[in-house]
Order: sequence, then C-alpha cells, then structure tokens
Amino acid sequence: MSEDTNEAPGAPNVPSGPTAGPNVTLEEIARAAGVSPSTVSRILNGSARVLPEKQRAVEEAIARFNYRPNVLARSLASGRTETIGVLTQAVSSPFYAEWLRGIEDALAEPGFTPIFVSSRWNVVDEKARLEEFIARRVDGIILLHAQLDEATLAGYSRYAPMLVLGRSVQNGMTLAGLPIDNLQGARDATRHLIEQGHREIAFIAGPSSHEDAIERLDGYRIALEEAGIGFDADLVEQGDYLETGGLAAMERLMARRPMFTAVFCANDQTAYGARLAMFRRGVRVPEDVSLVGFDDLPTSSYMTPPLTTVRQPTYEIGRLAAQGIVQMIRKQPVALSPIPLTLVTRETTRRIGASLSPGDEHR
Amino acid sequence: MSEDTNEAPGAPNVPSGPTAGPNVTLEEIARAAGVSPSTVSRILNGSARVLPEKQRAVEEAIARFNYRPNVLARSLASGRTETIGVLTQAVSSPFYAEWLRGIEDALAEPGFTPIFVSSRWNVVDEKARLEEFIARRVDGIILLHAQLDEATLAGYSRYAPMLVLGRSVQNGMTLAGLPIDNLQGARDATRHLIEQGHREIAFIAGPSSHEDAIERLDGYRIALEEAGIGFDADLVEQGDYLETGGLAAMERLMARRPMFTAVFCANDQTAYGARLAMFRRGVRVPEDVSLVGFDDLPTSSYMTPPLTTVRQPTYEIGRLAAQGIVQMIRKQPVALSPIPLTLVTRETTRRIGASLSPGDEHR
DNA sequence: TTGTAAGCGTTATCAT
DNA sequence: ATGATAACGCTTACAA
Repeated sequence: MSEDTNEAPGAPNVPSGPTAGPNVTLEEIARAAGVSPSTVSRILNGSARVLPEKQRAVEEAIARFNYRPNVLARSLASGRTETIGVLTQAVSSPFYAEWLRGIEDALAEPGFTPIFVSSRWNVVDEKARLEEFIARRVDGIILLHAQLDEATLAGYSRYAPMLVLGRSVQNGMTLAGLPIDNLQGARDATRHLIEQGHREIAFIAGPSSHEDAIERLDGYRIALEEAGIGFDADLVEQGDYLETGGLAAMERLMARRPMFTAVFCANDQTAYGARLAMFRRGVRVPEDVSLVGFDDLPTSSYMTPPLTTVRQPTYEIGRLAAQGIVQMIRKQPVALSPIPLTLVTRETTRRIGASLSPGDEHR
Repeated sequence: MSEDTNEAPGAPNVPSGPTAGPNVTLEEIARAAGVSPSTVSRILNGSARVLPEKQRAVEEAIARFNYRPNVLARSLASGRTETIGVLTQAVSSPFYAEWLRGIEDALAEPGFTPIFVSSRWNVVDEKARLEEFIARRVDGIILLHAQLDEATLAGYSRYAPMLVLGRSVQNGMTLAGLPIDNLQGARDATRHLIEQGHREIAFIAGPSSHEDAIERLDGYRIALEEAGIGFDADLVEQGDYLETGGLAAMERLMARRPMFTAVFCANDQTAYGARLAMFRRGVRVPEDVSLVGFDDLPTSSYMTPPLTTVRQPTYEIGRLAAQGIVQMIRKQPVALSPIPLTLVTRETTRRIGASLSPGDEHR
C-alpha cells in the first residue's frame, strides 16, 4: 500500500509516514480517524452535523495525510461537476480576454470552475468542443459568439444549459442569449462623426460571416441615411477584424478614393491597422482624417493618439454571463436584456467644417 | 428509465426513441447491440480485436443513441485524465495569450485537453489553483511564471509532472524549467541603443518581485557597464509591467530628469504607457527620444511608430512546453535549453550623435 | 448523529 | 475474441 516512494526533491507538507501523498483516499482518512467514510464525506461537504471530536479527528487526519478529495469520483457519484465549459473562438484574442476575466471572477464566487477552449472560428471545431464539454459532463456552457445555428445549439442545450454571448436566441429554460447592441453602437459612432461635420465617412467592415460585423455595418448605414447623407458602397472596404486586414483595406481605400475625412472601423484591431497605413502615408490622425474603432480594447486608450471607439463593458458582460449560467443551472429564471454600448470620445476624431477650427484638441 | 422527456426545441440527431440523449450509458449500448459492456469498451478504445459484425452493431447503437462516453467515469477507472493544468498569472493578459495558443495547439495533437486558470500574481491563489489541479487529477501541469519557491513546486510535482515556463529549476523527472534568457535580451536591446549613439538611456523597470523583471534590469545595467557608460540609478524609474505604470513612470522621469535620449522599458505594455506620456508632452518618438520595449506583443508592430522591442517566440515557447510536458508524462527524457530572445528593430529608435543625421527613418 | 451499502459509468483482470 | 466481475473514489439513501 505504501509503495509510494518516488524520490521528489524536498517535498513539503507531505508526511513521510504511511500512505502519504497523491493516492490517499477518503476511506483511508476514515480508517485513520476511526469513523466511517460517510462521516468523512459529510464533513468534507458540510452536509450534516458531526460530533466536534470526530470532526477534529478527521480534519487532523486530512491534514496529516495531505488528503485532497478526488474531484472525478465526487462528480461521478454526485452527478455534478461544478464546471462550466466556456467556448471562445480564440482564447488568445485580446477581444475575448476581458470576457474571460469577468467570467472567471464571477464563477469563482459560487465555486464553479471554468474550462476555456477555442474553436478557431470554425464550425466543425465548435461542434467538437461542445461534444467534449458534454463528454466531460459540464454543468453549463457559455458560448462566446457561437457560429452554429440555433437549432443545433438548442439540441446541445438538452445536455447542459447554454448561454450564448453576443447573440439573440429564442430564450428558454436551457438556452439563452445575451445580445449586444452592435447596431446601436455603430450608429452612435457614425452619428458622432456626422455631428463633428464629417460627410465622407469611410467604413472598414468585418468579415461578413460574423453577425456582429453585419450589424455594425448596418448601424453605419442607418446613421448615414438618417442624416440624409446616404450610403455609398464606394466608401466601404472589406476588412477581417484583424490588424493586417485593416492595414490592407486602408491602403486600398487611400489608393482608390482620396476623398474622405473620417474612417470608421468595424473593430479596434482593424483601426490599429488603418492607423498604421495612414502613418505610413503621412496622413495625420485626426488632423487629416478622423478615426473611430469599435470594442475599446485595453490598449486602445494608449494608442497615439488615444482611439475614439465604441466601448463594450466586456468585463461586466462576462460577469453577467457567468451569473446567468449559474442561475440557469439552478433552474432560476434569468432576465437578460441586450447590452447597450457607449461611445468613448478620445482623440482620434476632430470637428471639421466651417474653417479649420481647433475643435476637440483642448481638453 | 425513459423519463427523459424534457422538451427541448428541435434537438437534432437525437432519436426520439427509447433512452435517447444525455444519459445513455455504455451498458445500454451493450444491451442494444447484444454484446457485453467490455466489448463496447474495447471498441471505444480500440484496445482489442472484435468481430466486424459486433463492431458494426455497436457503432450503429452508438450513433442511434447519440452516445458519448462519460469522461469522468473513464478517468476514474483508468487513472488517466488526458488533461493538462495550465496555470497562468492572468488568462486575460495579452502577454500570455500567445503562449496559450501554442500550448493549446501542441496539446491537441497527442489528444490532451488543457485547463487554463489564473492565479492573479498571487502566491496564495497559485497554491490553491495547483491543489485544484491535483484534485482534478490532471496528468501534467504547466506553469507560466510560477511565483512559488522551488521546494514547494517540487513537492507538488510528486502528484503530476510539472513544467515551469520562464524559469530555471533543478531539472528532474517530475519537475523541469524552460528558462527564457531575459538578461541577454535586455543586454542586446541596450547595446542597440548604445550603438545608435545613445548614452543617456533611461530604464522603466518591472515589479521587483518578478524574476524576469530583475533579469531585464540586470541586462540593461550590464550592457551599460560593458560599454563603459556606467549605471546611473537616477535614470531608472519603477513601473509595474502595465500601461498605467509606464505612463506614471515616464511622467516622473520627465519631470525630474530632462536629460535622456532614449528609454528602455521592461515590457511593451510599459512602453505603451511611456509613449503616451511623451505624446502628451509633445515629445516625439523617435525624433526626440528613442523607445524600446520588451516582449513584442502582437499590437506592438502596429504602434505608431511601430515599436522596437525584444521578441520572445511565444507561440513556439508554448508549443515546446506542451511537447515537453507530454514527454514527461510518458516518462521520456526532455531536453530544454534556454530560449534565446531577439531584438526586432522597428521605428522607435534612431541614431543620434555627430549631427542630427536622418538616421534610421529611411526604410 | 453515524454507519452500511448500493450505486455513479467506466476500465481492467480474469477466465473461458 | 468475449464475458463476468472486481475495482476506481466518492455520494447518498436507508437504517440504526
């Protein structure tokens, strides 16, 4: 029983005594403390009152053997894993980072553990990752930007309650969506430019496969139309939500179309690329061209000049999602209202018109 | 047995027949296919030859019932979880993102699943997360920048093999370190500035609690001394590896010390902050002051101007770590040599000296 | 309050 | 090649 003698350098806290280390079981603790396994279990889970003396004996044994309950066995027996599958499109994207932080923090409170995976913007991977979650018997699933269609999601939600961020779905007991009002955000941003006197406003779009990219384009278009300016397809370039795409799109735009006083980018990463393209050509921001992004990534306020952009309360959204999924697991009703976005005006936009008045620079 | 009738909207692929859905077990599959559980298990794992007809019958039943093996039960029985605990200091840090991507990609090949958690630069959390890994019976652990001392790590490594990134430890069978040569990187960066004619080179340091921050400071100091310039504590400001810290440090520096022609920052985030501080004061980069960062975050090449910095091959490091831990799990020997860093010269540094010659701008 | 015993869904060791 | 059967380490009625 105690053939557990792998020489590890300076193992601390681990008694060199009997069955120390990794493979101690609840049963051995029970034996050592002179109680039954169920008593140990009860103490571990606080699921019933136990005589103080036994309590102490058990706790002493746990400490002495450095015992850690086996989560697997616990979950198998109880049917609960206290685990939430979180599916991102890319764990490493700066955009998801804040969401993850919010989720992680909010999940820690009720004692759930998140499992983060990425599906790389790929529907096949997305399915595969969801099935892994199910095989792992997660208690709930949070999807950041699901690509799968609603019917498929609903099917998977039979296995575990699912919450989809950035998407509206038919809310039910096991499937819910937390939509983000991209259209409104894009409209506000465009309006801001219009109010600043801009009329030739270019747009660098995100991938048309993304629902939110389409919404942002729509918001831009609607604001233009509302202002009586009208949408001009010639002012729109295709990006890919990445810096490289923004750079290339901006280069094409400048080569093709010298007349515009502002550029609205479908996300901040695109704006970074566009900004560099302008820098390369000696186009000044905001003196020559105003620039607006979308998302408000943490670094955007450190761009030079700091980027005007549409802020998503990402950390808070993450928290909301985490709280929501926990409620769904507990079969409590969840009310999820669309997340409003707010424009944060920083220093890449400038009033134009009448004469070249100083505009916004003084602050 | 088939009280499994929760109404889910449009569940696909799930037969509305007998025991469809979540709770199908291996035993039911066996019954349906007219074989024993062991046979099903063998087919699932390919662990033995089975008659083609039974094989087909079982596969058919699996498909029909949409059966997914319970990972928990499997792990409990087999003692293997095929899971790697990955401890980061902050999942959401742009710095760790690329490491995670490398780890995730490389782990997918041998079929391991990473579990990412953050310890928030906090030793207490770090211990707690490690113990969770152990309770989850992960097969191996990768630590990104462990803060715990080596003896403690060695103790935990009794439970599962551990690989520490960015740190050198006494390499053994169950504990290994993959050091990163921060000192050399910092020395190269400083030398570059010296070669460009700079002599008054300021340094914004990282938190002194971080081993790598100290190494970077040392590299700076050594390069200075090697060049006969000598270290001047008055040119060093304290940062915190974050943008805010860089901003504040730079402001203090400018307020205190007008004489310097270059600033070397302990990491890119610090450089972003410093760059903004200079922008605010009308100090031009690189015309007035040269700027060098460290890490080469993805956005650094999109800074304006693009940031000269020390590049860590982060994605590759992540891959190496993943491959290393898998080898350790398989009890194969691992050879881990320190990762060299390379300076990438972009546009925030400029040659000075003789006269104000144009220098590097032409490219 | 405490103990006994029957699962939880697999894998693995035996025989056959 | 296949099937019983005993683990794996815990939870949870059910009794006492």
